[in-house]
Amino acid sequence: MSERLPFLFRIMATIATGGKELQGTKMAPVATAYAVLMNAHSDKLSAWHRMTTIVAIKGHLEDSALTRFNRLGVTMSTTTKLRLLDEASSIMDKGIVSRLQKSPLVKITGDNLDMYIKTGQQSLEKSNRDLHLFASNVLFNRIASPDKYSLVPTRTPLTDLNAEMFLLSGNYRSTLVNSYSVILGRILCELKAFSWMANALPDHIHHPYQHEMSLKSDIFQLPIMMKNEAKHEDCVDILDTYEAVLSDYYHKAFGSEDVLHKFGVTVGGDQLTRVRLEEAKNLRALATTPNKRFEDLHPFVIELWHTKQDFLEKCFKALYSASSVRQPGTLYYFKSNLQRTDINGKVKGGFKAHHEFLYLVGTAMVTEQFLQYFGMENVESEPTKNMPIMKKKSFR
DNA sequence: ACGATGGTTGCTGGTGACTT
DNA sequence: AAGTCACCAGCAACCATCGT
Repeated sequence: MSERLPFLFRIMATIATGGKELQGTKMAPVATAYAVLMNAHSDKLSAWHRMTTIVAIKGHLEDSALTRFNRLGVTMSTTTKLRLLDEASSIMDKGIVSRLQKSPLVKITGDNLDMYIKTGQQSLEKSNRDLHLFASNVLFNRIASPDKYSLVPTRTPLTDLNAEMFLLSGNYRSTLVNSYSVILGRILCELKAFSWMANALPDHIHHPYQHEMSLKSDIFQLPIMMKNEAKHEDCVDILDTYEAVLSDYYHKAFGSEDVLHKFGVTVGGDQLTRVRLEEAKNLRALATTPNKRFEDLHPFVIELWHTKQDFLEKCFKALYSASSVRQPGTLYYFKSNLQRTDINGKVKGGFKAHHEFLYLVGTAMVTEQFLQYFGMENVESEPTKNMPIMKKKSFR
C-alpha cells in the first residue's frame, strides 16, 4: 500500500497515529480500513474478508450475526461461508494427492468418538442420546521411503527365540542409563549451584531418527463417519469408505491404483479398534473383488495412545493407598498435605491432575536425594561433599 | 462499440431438524 | 403449533475478458 498508494497511505497513517510514524498495533486498523475499502471497490479483492469469515466460521458465529457483519462490510455472506467450507475440503483433497505424489507410504488411524447428548427436559419421546461416531486421519510417514521400503517382513524363526532376547543388554542398557542421566540432570540443574549444567544437557535425548522426527508431520483429517465401531457391519462400512477414499486419492495422484496395491496402507487404532477392524476384514475374506476383500488395507496395527495413561495407572496402583495418610512420604500423605482434592486414584477420570501430582512428588523426592548426596542445606546453598571433579571454570 | 462468456457474490424461497 | 436455525438450489447483479 505504501508503494502503490503513498498519498492515501500517508493520509490513513496520519489519521491513525495523529502524525507519528505508523508502527506496531496501529498497522492493523489501517490495513483493515484499506481492505474493507478495496473489497467495496472490487469483490475479487477479498483475501482479508475471507480471513475474517473463516475466523467467524471457526468460532461458530451464527448466520444472523454473520449476515449483519456482511452488511457492515467486514465479513462475507453466509452463502460464501458454505462455499469456503467446500473449498477447504477440496484443498485438503488436493493436499493429500500432492503429498502422495512425493511419498506413497501412508497410514490411516481411526478411533471411536462418542458423544452423550442430554436433553433439556427428559420425557418418553425425548431421552438422552448416545452418539457413536468414528474419526480418522491420514498420516504420511516421515522415516520410510519407497526405496527403503522392504516388501518382505523380517521374521525370526520361533525356534531361535529365547528369553534373553527380551532383556536389555549391551548398548541398549547403556542407552537407558544415559537417558536416565539426562532426565535426572534436568532436575539437578534446577538447583542454583548446578544451574551451569543446563548448557551441557542435550535438548532431546539422542536417538537415531532425530532428523526425521524434527520434521513437520503431515496429517489430514478424513470426514467423521456416523458409524459405531462396536457393530461389525459398521466396521465393514468404515473399511469400505477407506478403500473408496484411498483408491480415489491414488487414482488422482498416479493415474492408477498400482502403487496402492504394491505398498498397501497401514491401518492403526487402539487395541479395541484394531481387533474390530481386523475382524471386519475377515468377514469379507470370501468377497469377489480385491477391493471388497480390503486387500490394500494391511497390516492392522496397535497405536499405543494410552501407554502413558496405562503407565500412570500402574504407578498409582502400586504407590497410592488411601490408608497411608499418617505415613509421611507416601503419595496419600502428600495429597492430603497439599490439598489435592482432585487426586482420587482414578487416573482415567483426571489424567492431567494425577500426572502433574506424581511428577511433582517425584521431582521433589529426587531433589531431596540430590541435597542429601551433595550435603546441601537447601536448594539455594552450595554443595559440601561429593562435588564432581569438573569445576565450574574448566567447564566454561 | 457491442455482445457472449465465465467467474464471483449475495439474495430468496423452500425444506428439514430442532426447540419452546 | 409456532418459531429458530442452517442448508440448498436457483437466480440476478456485477465485473473482466475475449471475439466480432
